[in-house]
Amino acid sequence: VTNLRVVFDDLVRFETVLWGEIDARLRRELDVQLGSVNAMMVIDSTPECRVYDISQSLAITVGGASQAIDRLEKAAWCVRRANPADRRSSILELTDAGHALLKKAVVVFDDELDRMIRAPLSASALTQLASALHTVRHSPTSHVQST
Amino acid sequence: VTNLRVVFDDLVRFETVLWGEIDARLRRELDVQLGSVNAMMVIDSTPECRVYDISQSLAITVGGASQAIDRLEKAAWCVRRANPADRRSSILELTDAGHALLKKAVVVFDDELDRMIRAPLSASALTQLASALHTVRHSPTSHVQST
DNA sequence: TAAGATTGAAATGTCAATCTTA
DNA sequence: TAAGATTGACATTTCAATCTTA
Repeated sequence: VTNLRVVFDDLVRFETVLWGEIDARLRRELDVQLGSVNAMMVIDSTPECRVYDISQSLAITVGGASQAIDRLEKAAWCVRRANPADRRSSILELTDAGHALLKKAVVVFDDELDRMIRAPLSASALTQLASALHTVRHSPTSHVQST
Repeated sequence: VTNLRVVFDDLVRFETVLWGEIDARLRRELDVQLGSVNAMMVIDSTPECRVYDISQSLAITVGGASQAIDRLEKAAWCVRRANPADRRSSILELTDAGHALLKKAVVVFDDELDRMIRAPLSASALTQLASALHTVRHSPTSHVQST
């Protein structure tokens, strides 16, 4: 019988270590943090990306997402452009410097994922891990909305 | 071929949601946060538990662990006792109130794990998830010590 | 010298209140 | 009224400096 407390422990601690190692290498080599890279990846892959979209993709609050975008703008990696379709929000766009940084960052990111996730697992174990994580993440029990 | 970025995303976001839901229920029903419960579980299951042991088990820094224990002591759920074997450190012990709270908290904790992890998965998928998480967490690549 | 621990400053997230526009 | 976003106050963590004891 599977001990769920052990699963929780391995899940949380591995996430902490994984995040920490990728973050440390990004800071050391490119002077950028993983949170910023994550946000830039969302902006880069989301058409007409708003602050709200960042918060949903990263599972953080809208307030936290707004502050994260503040940091990106201060570093000149992204800009808020007026949204012609809805004047309450802005459309987020990466600057040239942001695109250039992201291009280098994803190389480090992918390399670390390969080292920390792919390398230790067999091909089938990786497939099963991916499948199970996708299932629990998108399970209805994870999406209870409080109106 | 498995997309590691999707695996990373599902891993990190599910961990965030899972932590958030358990934490919210613990605060609502027992007025305690998940970080405190986690620390108390370590104290309860570690003989002669020191602050250093907390930091290792929870994958946080020693400074962070020290402050977490400060909060437990302030709430009167744990005490630092003199360590006869080494006067640099203390031995952490749960108080009666701490034991009583922990007993209630693990019921909520286990119930949430069942709902969020066990319920959405088949028995074999859960076994495979547990196995893969254990492998990546204890892989040598996750344990590179910087001297 | 090194190990265990503590402390204060800085970073990052949540929460609640508020503002603007739909 | 509700939705998108911003802001300030607060909480928790990391990092570095420091203290005490091995």
